[in-house]
Amino acid sequence: MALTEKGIDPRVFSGLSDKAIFGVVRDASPDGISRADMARATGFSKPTISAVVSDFEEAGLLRAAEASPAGSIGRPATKYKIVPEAGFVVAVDMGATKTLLAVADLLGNIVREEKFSTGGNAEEAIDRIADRATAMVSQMKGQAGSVCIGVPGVYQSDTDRVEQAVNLPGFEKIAVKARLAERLGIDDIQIENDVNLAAAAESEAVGRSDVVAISIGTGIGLGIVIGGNLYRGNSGAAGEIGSLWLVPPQLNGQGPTNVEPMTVEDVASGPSISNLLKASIEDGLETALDPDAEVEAILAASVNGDIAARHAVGKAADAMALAVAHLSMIFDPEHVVFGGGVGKNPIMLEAVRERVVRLVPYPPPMTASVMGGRATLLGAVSVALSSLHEKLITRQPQGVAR
Amino acid sequence: MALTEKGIDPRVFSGLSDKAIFGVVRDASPDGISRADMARATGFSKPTISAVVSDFEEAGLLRAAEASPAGSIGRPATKYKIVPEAGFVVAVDMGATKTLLAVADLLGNIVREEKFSTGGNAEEAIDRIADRATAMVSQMKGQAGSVCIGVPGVYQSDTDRVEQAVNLPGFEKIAVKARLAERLGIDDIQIENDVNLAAAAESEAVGRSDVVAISIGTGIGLGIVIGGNLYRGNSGAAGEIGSLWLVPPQLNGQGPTNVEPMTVEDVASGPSISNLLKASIEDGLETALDPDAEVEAILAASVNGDIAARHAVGKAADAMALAVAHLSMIFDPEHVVFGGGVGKNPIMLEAVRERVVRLVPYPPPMTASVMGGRATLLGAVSVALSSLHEKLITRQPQGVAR
DNA sequence: ATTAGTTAGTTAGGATTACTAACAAATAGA
DNA sequence: TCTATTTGTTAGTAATCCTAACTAACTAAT
Repeated sequence: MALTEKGIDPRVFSGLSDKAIFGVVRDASPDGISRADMARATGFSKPTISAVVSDFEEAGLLRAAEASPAGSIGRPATKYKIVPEAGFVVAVDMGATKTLLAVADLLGNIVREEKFSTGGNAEEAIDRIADRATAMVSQMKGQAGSVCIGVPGVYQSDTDRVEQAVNLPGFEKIAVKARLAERLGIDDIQIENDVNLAAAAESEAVGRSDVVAISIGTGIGLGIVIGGNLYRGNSGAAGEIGSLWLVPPQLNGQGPTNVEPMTVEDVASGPSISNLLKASIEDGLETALDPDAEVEAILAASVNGDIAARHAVGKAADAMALAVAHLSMIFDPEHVVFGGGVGKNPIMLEAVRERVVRLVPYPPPMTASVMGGRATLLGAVSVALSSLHEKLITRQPQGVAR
Repeated sequence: MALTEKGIDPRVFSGLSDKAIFGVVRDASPDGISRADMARATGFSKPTISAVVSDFEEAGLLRAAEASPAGSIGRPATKYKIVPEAGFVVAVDMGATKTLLAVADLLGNIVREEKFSTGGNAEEAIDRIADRATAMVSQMKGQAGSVCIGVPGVYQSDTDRVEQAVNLPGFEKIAVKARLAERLGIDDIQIENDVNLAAAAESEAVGRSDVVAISIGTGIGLGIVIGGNLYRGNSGAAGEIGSLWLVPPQLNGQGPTNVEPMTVEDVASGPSISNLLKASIEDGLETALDPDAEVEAILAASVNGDIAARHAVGKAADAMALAVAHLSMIFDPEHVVFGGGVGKNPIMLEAVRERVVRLVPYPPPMTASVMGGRATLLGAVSVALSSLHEKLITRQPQGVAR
């Protein structure tokens, strides 16, 4: 129950007002917000608000907006806004094949963006990110930086390694954060699973605090937001929805023994759908499709009467629906968002939705991601931003040297 | 972002020190704790501690222990303890057939306990609880009371109704809290699902903050504790593990159509195991058991070579293992506790554990409940206690009338 | 027995935070 | 111009919790 480290002032409160006040300014309309309104929104008194705002103004975090035509009765308010260029963040979505890199200002506006191929192995990929980011960072003049990187694996902070990144060989051998910190000259670096970041972004987008985001693409991933915070599980391995068993391995020697064990990912991922189509064609089902057709084409054909396609998509949707059903029964989320190349496809979504409602008494609302493949990047911006806000708002203990 | 209601002092801080200090006293050894140790544990300065402790002493919440032989060097400390009789709580575990009712003191020691049959319908049952509790409460002289009731259903606070309590007819028609509040003359009443309370108790017992508790008895339930707090899900329906599909209903008309849909509860609950045994015997499997044997006898026989019993238990364990596997892959809990008549049986636990390790790469630690059917009651004590502590510690705004 | 060392707890004074009450400023509308 | 209304400031005060320096009570070594 130790509130503080030895010797540090334990006034937990200190800075709470700053946080609350900055918070309402951040969430206010782009026009800004008057101090009187801040007082009403936070409950702090007007003198307190004025004092804090003037400190923020001195620190360059807030600025008064140009006087706008009054219109309403009473003394016209001076509205304050966040100064966008007072700080910046670097956000990265490191995919298996391509990497997105963005620089955003204090308001979260993306001011620079790049896209490049991720490169063969993890070491090269990290170094390339460091190089590009350094170039961008050197052009910025903000007060401080914060970096968040989405990776296709599980980051273990104790060892500073990314594990289970099957598509990026060598990732488990690099001290990711240390390496980046050194090259970027920035300490505040957060590394997070890509689907988790997507979930964070989706949660903000739908304005709910208990949200799961399912990504269906090359693989299947699940990000969980509980009470507005990312839930990572005990060992960072929560959300392994792709590993759920559709056909569990034989456990006791009973029952038919000639059935292969099968997981959700074996059936519902992008590549699996392609394979299912090939198998259906080999089984003699009718189709107008090439056996090597793109997943998108298969999905489209499935609603246009193509028998083999319908069979393949049906199997995948069955599996996903079962996974979503189990997830709902265990978790009871407010909202389920589907993302990834396959997941956000409306045909897939509708096929899954239609099945889920038959499996769960109270199915959650299910929607497709509206972020067009940028959910992870936007999540990274958001995570880095909160960290930067925190940092900018925190006052250095002044006066006494320690 | 409104911190407070209009007009209320927004000093969120107020009382934070009280909370922290009371907390370390509560968690201290039964001998008590000195003010110097409190200062070290909380980080507050000695004068602050002294002031708060003397307020608590005046309020009758803390008392100095008799001076103990010094032993160590330096001025001997005055140790302070919580005054157990300064307050009390009522905890209830309302089961389908029997109800446990306990009164506990400020330290959580159960000072009175009763057990009686729950009674035919919910209305009678609630009234009986109210009567018994009133009798007990009238004998107590503590400062304030807090009540927590575990119910075999889902409590919806907005409607003040308990839903899905299949074993207690009429429950969905009573305004539970209102009715109890009126009869008991106590406002602070919390109603919570029984398995959730058990999970809270188990989480405290194993000292972990991400814990799931599975109860296997007449039905199957799951309580989830995340970050030390109960997780109820969006509509209070999280943890419906018994409804997970083993054999989902046919979704698209493909595949064999003569298979009945089946859930975990259809196979792994106590009654289901009995049914499985009967079915095995009808199928001609050898057994030394009566077809109406108790579940406990079936479990015992299953490890003594009884073929029909082994078959029945194996099927149940397969189902539970799959449920736990899915749970682990989605949730990644620190610990899984098994309770309930069937769940806490070591034979069942071992059968499940053995299967789970073959289904999940990183299986969570699984243990049997050590609370012997009192997990829900203890969870209720704990929940009511936190509420009472909170209430006792909160200082009334003094001076100005409002 | 005296003294030094150690730990517990108190007293006095001060810093910080944020309040209330009263007032000043700036506007719309009568 | 005057009034109502809203914004923002000034002055004084209350609450919380700190540091520094003290007193208190003990053990252990001389």
